[in-house]
Amino acid sequence: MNKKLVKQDFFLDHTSVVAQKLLGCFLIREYKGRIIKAKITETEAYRGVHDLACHASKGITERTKTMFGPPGRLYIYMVYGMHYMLNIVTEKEGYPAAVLIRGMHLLKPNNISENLDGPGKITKRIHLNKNQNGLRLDHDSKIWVEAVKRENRSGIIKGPRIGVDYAGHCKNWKWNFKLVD
DNA sequence: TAAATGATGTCCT
DNA sequence: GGACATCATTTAG
Repeated sequence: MNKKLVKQDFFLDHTSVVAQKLLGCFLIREYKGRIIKAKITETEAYRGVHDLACHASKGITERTKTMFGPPGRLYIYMVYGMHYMLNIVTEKEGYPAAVLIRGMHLLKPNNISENLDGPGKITKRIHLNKNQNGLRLDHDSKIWVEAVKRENRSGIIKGPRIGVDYAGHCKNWKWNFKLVD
């Protein structure tokens, strides 16, 4: 077993901090006996009922209840009738927040990385759908995160989140984080 | 019930 | 830059 498997407390920090800590970490997916490994390169934070871009701002519903649950679990839902979004629930149970994984670099056997630049591409490529909603990040779930230590937060570009123009003043929050190449 | 609406991707110009 | 495919979820009635 891999010693770098992140534990639940990794996700207890402020969601914007967790989103930055995840940059450079590896997301591992086991599917049909094969291991798919990818480096996380872009994330976004969605936090609390006062964040109008966060689904939880509409309160707890059948869809959003996963975000109110314990941290370190998957929050997967569909948008635009065709794309699944991969999020990881953060902060203490009862506080709704999650990090959206927007970009990854897939590590391939030939050492050429496959760029997954968009949340819809990620879930499609690593075979995730709403059946995995609520799963714990763990070897047993066949999806987990391996931590990579970062000395500081240099090399991170911050910007407004994508596709949330409807979110009023919240749309300007710099909660999109990209790893600099 | 029914209408409105997206944490997007792809193709077009 | 813009059109649009396509449907689960939410909200209104």
